[in-house]
This record gives sequence, C-alpha cells and structure tokens, in this order.
Amino acid sequence: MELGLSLGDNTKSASSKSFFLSNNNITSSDQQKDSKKMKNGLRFCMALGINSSSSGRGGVQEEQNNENQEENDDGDEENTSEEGNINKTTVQLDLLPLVPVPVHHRNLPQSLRWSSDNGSSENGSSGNGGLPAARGFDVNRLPAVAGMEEVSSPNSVASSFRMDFGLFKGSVNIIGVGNKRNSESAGCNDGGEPERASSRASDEDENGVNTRKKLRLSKEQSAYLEESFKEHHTLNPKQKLALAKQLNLKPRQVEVWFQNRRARTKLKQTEVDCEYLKRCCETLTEENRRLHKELQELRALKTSNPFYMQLPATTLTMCPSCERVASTTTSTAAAPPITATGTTTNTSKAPPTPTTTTTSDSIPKGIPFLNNSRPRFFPFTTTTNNPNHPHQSAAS
DNA sequence: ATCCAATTGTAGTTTACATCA
DNA sequence: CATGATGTAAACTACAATTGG
Repeated sequence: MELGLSLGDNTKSASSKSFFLSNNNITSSDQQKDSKKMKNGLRFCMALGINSSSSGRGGVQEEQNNENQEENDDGDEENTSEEGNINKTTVQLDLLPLVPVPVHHRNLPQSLRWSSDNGSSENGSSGNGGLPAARGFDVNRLPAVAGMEEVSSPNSVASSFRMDFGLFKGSVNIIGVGNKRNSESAGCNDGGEPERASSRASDEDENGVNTRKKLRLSKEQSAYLEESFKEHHTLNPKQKLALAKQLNLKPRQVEVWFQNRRARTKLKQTEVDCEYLKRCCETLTEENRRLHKELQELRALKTSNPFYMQLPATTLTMCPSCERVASTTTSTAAAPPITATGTTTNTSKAPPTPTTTTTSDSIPKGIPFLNNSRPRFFPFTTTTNNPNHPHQSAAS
C-alpha cells in the first residue's frame, strides 16, 4: 500500500511535490524537510493507493521508501499476499475543505504554539496576499477556530488597542554584549520587567567597529506590531513610516519585523498542516489495514461458501449520499446476501444498486475521515435510518 | 522598492552535571 | 551516604537582522 501525500498544486501530477509513505511513518525530520517545500497557497492532496507490490515505485517514492524501509517491513507483511488482484485504485482526497479544522491548541506540541499567543485569535485578514486566509485553517485563527482557551479579552482586540508610545522616545535601551539590562539606565517597567527596546539594530562600539547587537522589542512594541499585523500582513510605505514613527523604530525595523512575522506565520501554518496530514495519514493507514483484513475475510468466505462461487462478477460501488459501499452484480443469479459475520440471510430482494462507478472520482470531497465515518467495506452490515435515503428501503 | 527564503548572530531559557554544606 | 542549594556550561529556543535572488 502506498499513501501519497501530494503537497502542491493538485492540478499537477503528484510526482513533482509529493512524498510517498509505505504504510506508515513520517519522521519529524521528514516533516521538517517537507514543510519547507510547501508553498503558500498550494493545496494538499492525499492519495491512497492500494498497490500490490513495491515494484514500480520510482523517483521520490523510492527514495522516501528506502528511508523507512526497515520500519515498514513489519507493517507490510500482511499486505503482500493476495493484493495482486486488487486494482490499483487511487483515492485522491482534497484535504483542505474551507471549513475549520478542529486542531486543538492544547494538543499541539509546544513547538506549535505561539509563545505570545494570547492575542492571535483575530482573523488573519486577507487581501494583501492573503497568506493564511488562503489555507483551510489559519494558525492566527487557531484558538478561535478550535474554541480554545486563548481567547483574548474584549479589551485586547484591535479596535480597543491604542497605546501611547511617546514613552519610547528618549527611553531607548540597547541590549547587547557587555550591556546587560540596567534598571537605572534603561529602567524597569511597573511590573519589574526590564524595559527592552531599541531603535538601533546595530551599534558601534568604542572602537567604531560595527557590532551587531541583539535587539528585543518591548512588549508594547511587539503588541502594537501584532495588532497591526492582524489588520494587514504587509505594509505600504505610508503605514511603515507611521508605525516606525509611532514605535520609535526605524522603518527598516518595522519592515523586517513584518517579514519575520510573515515567515513565522507561514512556518506555523506549515507545521499545523503537517500535523494534520500526519493524522490523516495515520487514519488512512488504519483504514487501509482494516480494509485489507475485511478483504481477506471476504476471500475466505468466497472459498468456503459454495453460494459465493456462483456469484457473478461483483463490482464494488459507493453511494455518494450515504458513503457506503455496496456490491452490484451483473447478472440476476442472486445469491443470498452474506452478513458481516458470514451467515446468510434470506431476502428476496437483490442488494441495492447505488450510483455505480468504480473509479475513485466518485468519492466525494471532504470525506470526514477523522471521525471514522469512512464507508464500511461490507455492503450488508448496517442500515441507515434515514427514510429519505434512496437506498433505505432496499438496504433494509 | 519590495518580497521571500535562508541564514546568521545574539539573548534568554532549559537542562544536565558537579560541587559543597 | 542522602539531600538540597548553588553554580556553570552546553544545548536549545526565539527572534532581529542580514544576504542573495
């Protein structure tokens, strides 16, 4: 089995920007490597392919599989027996429906959380390149989207965020080598926290040598920049100058801050995307394992049950409405349906005939894989209670 | 001029370890 | 010998700034 994660424009072939996983295992280093390849605005596609053997792999797939081959050997054992009969079906999933994805901030590793995340629940506005808004979920909106606890207080939203930054003028503190924070020269704020602000990115020491000194923006400066960033992710020259003047920073510093802020946003978004894809991959892997098991059970039934031998060719179909898989026979020689437990039931009616197609295109977009609602392989096991469902009467 | 990606350099924090009372 | 406090260096992290395209 191969799971192909195509990270890129889904209109292109999956070979260009994709990595394939043989059954499991995305290493963190892989994630990091691949996360850097993700481009803003590109969409993620995941392809679930049931493949009979490892032959025929090539290019990127081969490389990726080689890396994880040892770990995958165990997991692949059960899949190598009878899979040759299975058509190489590829289910391409669109993983980024424009609906909030329930990524819980609490469950994210610490590295995925903003250290100063309290105010980042506002909308990641678009219209300026729209980096986060183009994605299915936005790290800037994560807490609000997932209903998390870091909901800023009403007083902290942008509309009410107004500060007087006149205090920065004349209270510049350069933090650098040999210039440890000094409460006398630079002062501490009311909370006892040392003031950290600088209007100079680099400074010259006594010898006139230009030394690069570490600058950290003050909390107020950072907060104000954050609020500004929420309103627009890019700055025009006017805005830049105004911000610089207001914060007593150089325009270049404001510009750099926005560049770095955009980079951080993108990085976090990529990490969240990777985390989401990883979970999708795990879910699909488990689903595939289960399907293989069910397939083996069906084959065992087929060999043991004489009725089954008389069945004509069966095509597995999926009802796009209920997302259940059913079988369609091509002749009228109906055999007793077989339940999931292998027993037969006497029903005079033939199995329902849902919309029939054998291609993966029939699978609707946005299948909620994560809530385990994938269609069951057995066509006769469960029934839906929806009276409006077109297969309701036949299925029951 | 501006943006982005990659990288650098610095400061702050965490962690592991040694020493001492 | 066990324990807690303390100091320290390395590792790690965040981020402002630089560089090159």
